[in-house]
Amino acid sequence: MTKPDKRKKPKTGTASKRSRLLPDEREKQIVLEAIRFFAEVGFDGQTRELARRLGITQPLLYRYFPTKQDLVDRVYKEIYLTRWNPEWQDWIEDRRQPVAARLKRFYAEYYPAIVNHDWMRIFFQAGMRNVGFNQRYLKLVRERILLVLCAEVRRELGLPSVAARPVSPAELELYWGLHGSIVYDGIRQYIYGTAVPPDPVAVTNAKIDIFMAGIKAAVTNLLK
Amino acid sequence: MTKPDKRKKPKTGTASKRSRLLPDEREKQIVLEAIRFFAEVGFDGQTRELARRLGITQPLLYRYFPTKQDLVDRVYKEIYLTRWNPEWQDWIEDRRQPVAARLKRFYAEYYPAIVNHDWMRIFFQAGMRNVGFNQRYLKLVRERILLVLCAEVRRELGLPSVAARPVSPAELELYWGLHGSIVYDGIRQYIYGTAVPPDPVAVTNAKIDIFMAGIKAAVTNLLK
DNA sequence: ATTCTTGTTTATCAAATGATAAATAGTGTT
DNA sequence: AACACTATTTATCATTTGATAAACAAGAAT
Repeated sequence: MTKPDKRKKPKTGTASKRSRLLPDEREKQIVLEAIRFFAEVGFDGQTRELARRLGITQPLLYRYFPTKQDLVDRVYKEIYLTRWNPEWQDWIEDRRQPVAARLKRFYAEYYPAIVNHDWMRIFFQAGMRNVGFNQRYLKLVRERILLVLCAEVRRELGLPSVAARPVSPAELELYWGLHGSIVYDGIRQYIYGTAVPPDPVAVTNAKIDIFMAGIKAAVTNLLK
Repeated sequence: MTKPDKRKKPKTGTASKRSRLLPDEREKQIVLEAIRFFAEVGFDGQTRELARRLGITQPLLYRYFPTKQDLVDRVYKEIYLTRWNPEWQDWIEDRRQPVAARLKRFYAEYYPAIVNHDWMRIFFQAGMRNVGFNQRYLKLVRERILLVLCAEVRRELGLPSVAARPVSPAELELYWGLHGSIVYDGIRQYIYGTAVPPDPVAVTNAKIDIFMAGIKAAVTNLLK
């Protein structure tokens, strides 16, 4: 194959300067690039390619993360911790405004938090593996948002309270339907690679209005 | 590591019998197992592991598929060709029954066609790569189902025809919302690994009813 | 029974890839 | 200016993994 001397390259070219960052800075830099990198190519992406994008050598990664898996775990953690606002639950429960308005407020902030390249793709990369990352996150959505929403909708529409008539799996499923109708945008964009919707906020609000128009009859039917 | 002689294993054990199938049979067998295998572990799954599951040796795969990529492409093709019923478009256009009933009929058949382990996971594995597989499939959904549906809904509700007032991206987006609210079930089940809904047909029908309850106002608003 | 065809296995390669040890060099301290 | 510390690179390993060539053997043809 005629590769006489691969070693001993004079390195008189560009990347000759060592940068020598503080460990905390370097680590953060690695994590941020790793998120982008793994989001793009998947967790099977090579450490050498990641290092190249960082402008460092591959063994340096192992100074900061003992194994590749440690780096992957760190990426999960970073994504998970950064993008959930605990106040969201309060917004859903804020009875000073109608449920539709609360939902619009919530999704106006939730949508950009998760409908973006890195979050969507890391989340689905996780799903293709067997880690419990997705389950943990969806548990948040279910318990902090959707179940709370069930109760608020029942109340606003004058239906039996969830204390009197517990939320059935089928009823909850309708709320997952609302959620899915909205986040499916992100899946189409960043997983399937289709064109983006023109005005996400307006479209999302319209979906919320459609949902609210039909939810009373649907829940009433389930409570019969 | 003390692995003195890895070769020359007597093979007096179980898998000693050569099966020798007809080429067509073997190829079909490989493709079917490859679908399950790649759906489960992703397209980075190893050919050796796939061969092991098939009970054949790894080089035999290369007798039937010159490269791994050829096998992967075949898996795409198989999944793509098998699971689309051309009659579906006719169902949506079948004016002998109301649109809601047509939708329920369609999704009763569409749902099980795609909400299953193999289809969902292959489809998302494809999405994590850069192949045009997903775009091609979504194009089918958009043109053969959703755009047709737009026109039928307009007609049934006495709104301006799509000829008079073309479907805007925002309007189409609402129909993607319906679609997403239904198939999101499959994503939660097979990508995120959460529990299955109790009665998919009933839940899907309820989602359709909710959608139909709100779509008129939403479209009217967009046409203003 | 012998021969022939070809489906299948055995043995093996080359490149890719996660990981490690030792050498190098940037930065602050004395 | 000499030294110490350590962030970074160089060199290298071991395993994994897609792929190939040659040997083997099941079943049909003679």
